[in-house]
Amino acid sequence: MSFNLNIKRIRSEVLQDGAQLPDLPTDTSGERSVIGHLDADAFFASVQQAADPRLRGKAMAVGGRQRGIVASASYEARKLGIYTPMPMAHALRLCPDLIVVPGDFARFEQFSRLMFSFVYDYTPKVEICSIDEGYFDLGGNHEVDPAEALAAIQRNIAERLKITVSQGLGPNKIISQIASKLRKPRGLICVQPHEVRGFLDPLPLKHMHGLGPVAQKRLADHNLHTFKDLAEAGTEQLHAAFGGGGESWQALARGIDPRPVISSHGPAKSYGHQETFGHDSADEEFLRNHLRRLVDKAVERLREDGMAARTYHVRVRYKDMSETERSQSVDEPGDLPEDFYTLAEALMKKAWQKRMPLRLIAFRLTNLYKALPPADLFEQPNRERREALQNVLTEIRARYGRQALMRGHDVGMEAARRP
DNA sequence: TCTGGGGTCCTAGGACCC
DNA sequence: TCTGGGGTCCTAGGACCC
Repeated sequence: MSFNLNIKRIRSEVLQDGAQLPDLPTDTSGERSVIGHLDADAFFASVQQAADPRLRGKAMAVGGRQRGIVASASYEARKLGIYTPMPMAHALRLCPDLIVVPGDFARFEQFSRLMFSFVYDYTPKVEICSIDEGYFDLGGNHEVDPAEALAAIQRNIAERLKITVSQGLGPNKIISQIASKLRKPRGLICVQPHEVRGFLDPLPLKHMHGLGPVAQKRLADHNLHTFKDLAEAGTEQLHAAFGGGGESWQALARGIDPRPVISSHGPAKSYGHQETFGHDSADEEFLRNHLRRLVDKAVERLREDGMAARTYHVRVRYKDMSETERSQSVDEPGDLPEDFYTLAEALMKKAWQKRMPLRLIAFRLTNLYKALPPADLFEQPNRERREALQNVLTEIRARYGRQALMRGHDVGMEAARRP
């Protein structure tokens, strides 16, 4: 069987470790724990190159031309020093011949779905984290060895979609995620359980998903620079660095990660849009019109998903990049643009404290509910109304008897009880 | 002619209720 | 008159991710 050979070959490129392979570990259910992580290479740029052959092999970037940033740069552009999220103006100064194309999100989503379809060939347990990234659990698939599955996924995506991906394979999420990002593009790194500490220990903590620049700085101030430092830190040092807690970060640094792959994507928790203007503006008419457009877009998606929202947020960004956000909740969830126009405009005035021109306005809806009319009058989000209803119910019953007014579930019960 | 647009999660204080 | 603790919601801000 080619299992060991294959893993060894792939691994030898990466870890220069010819040690004998042990069996993969088992979890409590007796299944192997084998998690893959797939991460597309320069996804937006690659999709545009795949869709338009004229862009292939060229230094190109996806993004807005004027006040935008580089959302994705082709590997040819990266060689010239173009990276995400560099201001596009900067990129064009650096490379005047850079081809800039706008994003096409319908196309990106289509490629994304196709890309993950090649993963579903091997397991139904796929956790899609973003348009170009996801985990998958191969523990239940005994038909094919995991490393071969990853190689096949990579091959199929390259052949059929003309884009490339990098992947990592390991006993848990943290390992596979880091492994997939370590050797881009077209990387494929497999980490065996006994290799975990050797793999993680030398890595700087910037590879830890969730520890951004602020956290890294604080950890560095406490002499924590690498996974090994964090893995071996004493309780005192750990608590000092994290301001209490930190144990779960330490576990991750040791390669211990119990998080399962969660297939089903929960419902969206918010819908929002923002827009940077072509030029800074303090023109109220202009700002109001833009705000209404953002409301329209957010509400449109809200309604498409059959949701309604109780809380709305308006954020303004000034020409000096400072920001203020204000939010407010209403009693009744709304799902019409008119529910939010006036409220959003009032909130914008509240947020716009400094009378300084704005470069951006953002609008977001949160606190989401199913837009269906409440099946039960009493399931109102508005507590006062709920109480008022209950009081009326109680009073009517007191006056005319319990059966005078019944709730739906009571009616069923009464009917069942009748001879 | 510096710094996008889409999100999630966490913290923390105050209000309010039990 | 003084003294609680727990829980939840609201709002503001910030870190972080792709």
